[in-house]
Amino acid sequence: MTIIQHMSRIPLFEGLSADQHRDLGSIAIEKPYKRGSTIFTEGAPGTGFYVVVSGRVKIFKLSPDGKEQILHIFGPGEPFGEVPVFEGRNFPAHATALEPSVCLYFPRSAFIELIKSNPSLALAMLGILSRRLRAFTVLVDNLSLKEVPGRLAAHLLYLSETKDGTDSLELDISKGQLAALLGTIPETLSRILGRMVKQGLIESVGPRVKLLDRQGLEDLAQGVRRL
Amino acid sequence: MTIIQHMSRIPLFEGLSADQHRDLGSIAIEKPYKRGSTIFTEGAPGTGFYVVVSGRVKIFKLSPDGKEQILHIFGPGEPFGEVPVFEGRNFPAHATALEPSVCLYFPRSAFIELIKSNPSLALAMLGILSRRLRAFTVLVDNLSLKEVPGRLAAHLLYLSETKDGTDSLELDISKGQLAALLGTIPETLSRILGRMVKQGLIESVGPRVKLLDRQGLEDLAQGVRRL
DNA sequence: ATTTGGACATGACATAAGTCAAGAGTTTTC
DNA sequence: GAAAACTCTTGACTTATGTCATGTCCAAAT
Repeated sequence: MTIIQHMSRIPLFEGLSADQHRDLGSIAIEKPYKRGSTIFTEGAPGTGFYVVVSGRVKIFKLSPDGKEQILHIFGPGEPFGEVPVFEGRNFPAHATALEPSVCLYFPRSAFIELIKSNPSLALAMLGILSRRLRAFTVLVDNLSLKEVPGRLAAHLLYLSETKDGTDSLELDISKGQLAALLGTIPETLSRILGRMVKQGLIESVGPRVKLLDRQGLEDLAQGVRRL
Repeated sequence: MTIIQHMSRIPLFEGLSADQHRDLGSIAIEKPYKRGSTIFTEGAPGTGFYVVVSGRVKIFKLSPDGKEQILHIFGPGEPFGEVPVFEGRNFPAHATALEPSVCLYFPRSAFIELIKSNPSLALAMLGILSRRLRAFTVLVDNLSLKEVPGRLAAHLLYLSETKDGTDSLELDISKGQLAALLGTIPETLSRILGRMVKQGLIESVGPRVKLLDRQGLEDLAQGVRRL
């Protein structure tokens, strides 16, 4: 696929004309990443932003002793690393590829120009940042006001939703990474999965999970019930 | 002060002309709030956003059993409640006045129109949302990767920065609210303040705090040291 | 085929921080 | 000015979750 063909598949650019897609394509730079390779590092100056073309990318914070908190996982079509574009500072977190991935890189200045002459692009970007702010409120709520079983239950229900409501789902990241996403460590996640199984809330075989008691999971997610 | 005079004091509207300030002033609605009164509630449909004129406003999440996590505290000139404006859904959190406050309310549609014809306004808003995203990455980092003493140390150092580096500072919110901001409870905050005093890191009398060992506090904030 | 390494699970243990309860000190209210 | 209502502090106790160590299973590498 050519770079220009990618453009039309990026929701952020939906409101733009074919000409503008061409313009964007001409400023975009295609970058491949191996699994686990660094895309950018917290604190590095951000001179542009990225869009995932294929693969998946995680955005995360790191503690001095190496514990990781994943903030987002982005897939095809999703932009990331925009904060410094509009704020003119450094990246607030790290980004690495979860799988072999390809991204498009858009340098800051050309993109800002395009926004100035395209209200719909500006509004689309405002929509994206707003959705991301909402996602953060959920993350903070989970970390601060829920215990790990509640976070896990909420995540499982969320996964089920994205697969329009099936009870059989597959964890799409390793359990270690899931722990980092939920703000805990693999040992704790493992134990809690075990307890959920013992209580008949789920079945769990490797990465496959089957939801057996939706109501129970919802009660957990809302903090009404405890494991 | 007239509403139009307020406009020129709002950083978000800096790039606009006097005419545009007048236009904005004509769509803005002035709303007074008593201390502790609700401005909006999580889940309520958002049909516009607010700007603080005077006083202070907290944005927070609530757990089922009433524990509170403060996400932001906003003062004069700062906008809040914009997420639903650009995303078209409900407020993702609660907002109440920390003190007697006055806010301006801007209905969604008129504001969107203004953005469409004003790239500088769009960019200013993108800058604000980006800064807020950065603030959230810090909050998540604190909640997930730091212990309470580290969060408190970081907050004290931050307060000192905003008062350009003095060692003598005054907590500008009640200790109960500070606990909610740091993601803990008043009892824990109280104990940790006590330990910091005993270790000679700070002096603490009522709401007055004096930083005695900046390096020690920084080490705590970075997780290098423990209390 | 053997080895190496990673992912995951599980047990024993440590600890940060929450819960519950009581009391001191302030501020508000009538 | 007494009473009521808060706010904050402190102590005793509980608990969720992190730490450390060990073992298994499976996949990749040699």
